[in-house]
Amino acid sequence: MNRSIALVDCNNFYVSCERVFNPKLRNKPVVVLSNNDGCAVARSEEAKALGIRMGEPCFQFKHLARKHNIITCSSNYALYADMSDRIMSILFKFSPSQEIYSIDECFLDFTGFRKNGLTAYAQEICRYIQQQTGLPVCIGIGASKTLAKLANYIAKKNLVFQGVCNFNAMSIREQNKWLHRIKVGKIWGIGKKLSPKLQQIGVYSINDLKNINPRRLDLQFSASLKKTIYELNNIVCFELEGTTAKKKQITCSRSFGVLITSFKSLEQSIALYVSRAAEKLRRQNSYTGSIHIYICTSPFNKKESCYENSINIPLPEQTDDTLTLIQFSLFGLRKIYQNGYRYQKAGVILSKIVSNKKYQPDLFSKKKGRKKSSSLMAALDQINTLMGKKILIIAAEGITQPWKMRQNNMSPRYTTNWNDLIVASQLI
DNA sequence: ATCACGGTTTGCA
DNA sequence: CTAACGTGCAAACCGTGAT
Repeated sequence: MNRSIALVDCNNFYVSCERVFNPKLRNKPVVVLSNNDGCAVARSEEAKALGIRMGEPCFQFKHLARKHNIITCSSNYALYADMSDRIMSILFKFSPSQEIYSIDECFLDFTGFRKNGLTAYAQEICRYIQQQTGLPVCIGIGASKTLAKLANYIAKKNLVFQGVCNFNAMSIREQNKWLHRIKVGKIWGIGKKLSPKLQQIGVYSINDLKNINPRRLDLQFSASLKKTIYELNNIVCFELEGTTAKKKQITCSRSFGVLITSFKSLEQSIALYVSRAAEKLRRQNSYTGSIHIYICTSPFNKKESCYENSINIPLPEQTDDTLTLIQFSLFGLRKIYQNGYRYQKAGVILSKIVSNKKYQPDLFSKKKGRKKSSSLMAALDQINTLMGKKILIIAAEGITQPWKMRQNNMSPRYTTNWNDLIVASQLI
């Protein structure tokens, strides 16, 4: 029997979140920008119609924005994350088998649910989410994650579906009609590099790919592409992941709000990013064995000389201690810093990550027994969780941070911050 | 000739 | 007025030294 896997995906998620709390944004072209107010990462239907492309740099469409009164918002991740939590916990009530795939998407396993009424059930879910959170969602259903993703795409693009496209309730003929009509690049996992390669071997539509024999596939194609082909043929290769796998690599990087020249500012930013990365590390109960830091000038600026450098610092002992990690990374920064450049971005990558339960101390380590995560870090994390993110910071991060990213038009954190809520009420 | 390993690049969301 | 273009992760790739 075919599985019934659903993908629930919010429409224009970030824009929709902004609209829930600011009705003035409704029925108008709205764009939400990436960090540092750099590129368009979410667009309302009106903004899409005006030709704003996904990922388009803000300065490139500013004339269009002025001409059509497009409203641009800085991204407000505190708000989006909270709205996401609400949606996900509601959806969990509809199926115990849930995989939260991204901030606005989740898979639900409906296998064995209401054989004939599943489409209506899904439509009910859409209405319920809309009513409970104010957010519009679409649902795609298919026999695999790949097909569910695709069905969701079809539901979004074709209003006749009223938010739900269910491949399992379609005739084979009708399903193939859709697969034939859609280009191969729209499939989950097939992007702008792989699709021209597939076209070279005569695969244009999704239907073309579905009918390839994966066993005869050229060596130049990866194993995961074969899985995708099976998935198009109703054979599950990507199961729902019950628990999120621990990260093998943890990154924190940001572009600066202004180009910076001082070593001090670079130090502060690196210290901040190490802090964030180490928080993520502790949250998944891991230690890191290696820390990589990098700094670079703008890759887009052709007028001035550019510089980028990075350094990998293997740690003598695996750790999750922010202070230790900052010490090592600032030592590394001194090695790669070059005076006289205007830096645009810095970042930190933790790798060689191990579970803190598998921690193996150095043979010659002075510390005795198994090293536990320090109580200092535990206190730091608890206080910041309980009382607000920036209650305790490491002094090396700096207090004023003149280099911090641009967020010139950010909405209040309506659902997660009392002070912002007061500000919001005064605006009305 | 083959393997394991690390560092780097590529690709995707 | 100016200048202004994201982030995170894993897979794939590739050179190296060891066997």
